[in-house]
Amino acid sequence: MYSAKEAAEMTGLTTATLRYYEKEQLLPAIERTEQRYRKYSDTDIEWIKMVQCLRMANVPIRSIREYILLLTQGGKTISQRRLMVQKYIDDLHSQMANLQKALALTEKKLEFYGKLLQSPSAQDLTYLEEWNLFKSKGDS
Amino acid sequence: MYSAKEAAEMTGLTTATLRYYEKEQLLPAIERTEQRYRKYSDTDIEWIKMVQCLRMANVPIRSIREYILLLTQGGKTISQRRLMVQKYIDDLHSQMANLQKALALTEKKLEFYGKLLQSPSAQDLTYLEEWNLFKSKGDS
DNA sequence: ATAAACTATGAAGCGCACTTCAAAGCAAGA
DNA sequence: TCTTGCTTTGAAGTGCGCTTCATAGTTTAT
Repeated sequence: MYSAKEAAEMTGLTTATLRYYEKEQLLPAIERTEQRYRKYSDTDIEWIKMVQCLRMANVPIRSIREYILLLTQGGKTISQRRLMVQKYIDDLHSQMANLQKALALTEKKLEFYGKLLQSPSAQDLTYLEEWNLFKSKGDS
Repeated sequence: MYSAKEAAEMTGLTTATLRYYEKEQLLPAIERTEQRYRKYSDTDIEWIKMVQCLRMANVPIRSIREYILLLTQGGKTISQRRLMVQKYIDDLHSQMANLQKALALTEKKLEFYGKLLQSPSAQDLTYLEEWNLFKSKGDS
């Protein structure tokens, strides 16, 4: 069993965030001491890490809550949850596609600057001239 | 030359967002008619799409502005910009890693539900039992 | 015993990225 | 001409995800 501070250290979140997540029902009810101090179990810590993983992938807090709500309602919601997870996988793939696109754009830019640096004459372009030059090199 | 509404339709943004982006200096100054109505050129539209692409990859508005500011300051800022772009590419890779991780987690969950659906007896697990069962199948 | 550190709570605050509103002017069709 | 719709502006509002604050109680070390 860990104190609030320990749990925070173990997960890299702050105690405030942990309290916030609990209030938002992203965590199961955390055990308390006689004096109402929170006691986080190893299972709690793992659960927190899962939530953290979802948050890092931009899953909204509301969605996480919904999912967990279904989870607490037992086996009858399995197919519903399965659907949610599938939907989310689709979303992740589309997010990845966005990143890929931006990555392609920025990498092209980077390469473009590399070339530009090698031709000192090109360094006095206005930003619109540069933009046009950039556009003319291979389209996205 | 396109009206505000046309530009909005072409980019999938709202006119309000276009005005907001302009105010935030993400767009070059948009031409105006005699009556101060905006006139978007094809180049403007493409520029907007680039901004949109960066936003879809979660590049903060402040960063886009900074980048564009450097852009307007000409060739002397090229190496600085090159650095920014490189830094951003790194960030994109790390975002992708986060998504991959969440994807792995959710896909594992999905597979798990697939199996669960085939054993009706397992459908009355409490959420903690399910969680423990899930954890015990291959670690992440 | 007392100070320093930790914890609790509810409420308020904050930064971001928009969105909506109010009041006004312009434009185009019936 | 009148009405409907588009555009303008600044300002205020919204939703999200925390973070900070004020106040108060608890634990620990000296």
